[in-house]
Amino acid sequence: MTTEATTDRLMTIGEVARTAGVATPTLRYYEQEGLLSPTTRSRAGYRLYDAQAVEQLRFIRSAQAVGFTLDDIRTLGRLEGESGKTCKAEVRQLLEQRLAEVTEKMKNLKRVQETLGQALDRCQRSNGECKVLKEIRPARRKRR
Amino acid sequence: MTTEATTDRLMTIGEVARTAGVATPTLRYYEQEGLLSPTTRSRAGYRLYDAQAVEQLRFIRSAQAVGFTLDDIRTLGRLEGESGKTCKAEVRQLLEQRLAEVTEKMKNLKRVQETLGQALDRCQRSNGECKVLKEIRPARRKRR
DNA sequence: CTTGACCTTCAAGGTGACTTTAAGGTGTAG
DNA sequence: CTACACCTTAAAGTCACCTTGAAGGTCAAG
Repeated sequence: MTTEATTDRLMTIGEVARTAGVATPTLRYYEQEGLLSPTTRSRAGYRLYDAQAVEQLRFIRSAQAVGFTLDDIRTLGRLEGESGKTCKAEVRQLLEQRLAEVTEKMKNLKRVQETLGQALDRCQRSNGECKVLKEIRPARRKRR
Repeated sequence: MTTEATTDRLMTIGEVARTAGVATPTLRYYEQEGLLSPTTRSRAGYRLYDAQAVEQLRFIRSAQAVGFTLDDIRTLGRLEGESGKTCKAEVRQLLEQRLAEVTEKMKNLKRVQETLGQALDRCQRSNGECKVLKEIRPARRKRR
C-alpha cells in the first residue's frame, strides 16, 4: 500500500465527484462530517484528492447502501486508510460488532430476497393472476 | 397460507408493537403512510391487527435495515398480503427490478464484509499494531 | 366508581443526509 | 482581457422517518 502503481495525480473535487458518481456538495459535506478529507489544498484553496479517495468514497456509498449511517461509517475511522495507530481491544471489538451487524444484514437481505423471489414465482406461475402483490396507494412522495 | 394453524386472535397496537419491537406511534405512522393497516377496528375505535401483521412488520423492518426506503416498500404493496389483483407485466417488472437491487446490495454488503474482515485480520495479526484503522475525530453526534 | 394502563386524533418537533442559494475567487481558451 | 466553467464559504432549505406533546376516550382491576 505504501509501494503503489496507482496514478498519483491529484484530482479536484469535481473530478472525484464525477468519477465516483456523487455530487460535489456531498463531498464537502463528508469532509465537514469527518468522513473523507482531501489530501491537500492548492495555493488557491482548491481541495485536492488522491486516487484512494475514490476508493474510500465507494466504500462509504456501499456501506450506506446497505443501511449503515454516516455515523457508523465515521466511527470506523479511515477504514482502508493509510496507517498509524495501535490496535486496541476497543478497536477490535468495534470491528467485530460491525461484522456481526453485517451478518445480521445478510440475513435480512436474504429474507427480503426470498420474499420477493416467492412473490415473483407465484406471479409467473399463475399467469395473469397474482395472489401476492397488490398496490395499495398511488405513492405520495418520491426521491432517491 | 389460507389454511393455517396460527393464532387468529386479534391484537391491539401495543401488543403488535411489543411483539415486533417497534413503537406504537411508528405503527400509526406506517398506517398513515399506507404501509400496514389494522385488520379492523373495535367498537371504541381501537386498531386491531391479526398475526400476519407482525410478519409484515418484520418484513418492513428487514427491508428497511438493508437500505430500502418506506416508499420502495410501499410500492411493493401488501408484499406477503392476502389476495386479489392481477399480475400485470408492470408488477412483475417491479419485482424483478427490486430483486436486482437486492443482488446489488448483496455485492455491497460483501464488499463491506470483506473490508471489515481484512481490517480485523491485520488488526489481530500485528498484535498491538494496527495499520488499517484510525479514528479520525471524537465523533460529534450520536444515535442509533 | 375511580384509578391507571391502555387507546384515540392532530399537530408540532427532531435527526440524518443531503441540496440549494448567495456571493464571490480561479484558471484557461479565445 | 473577457468569458466561462470551475472552485470557495456560510447558511438556509428539503425530505424521509420518526418522536413527542396535548387533550381526551376506553376498559379491567380493586
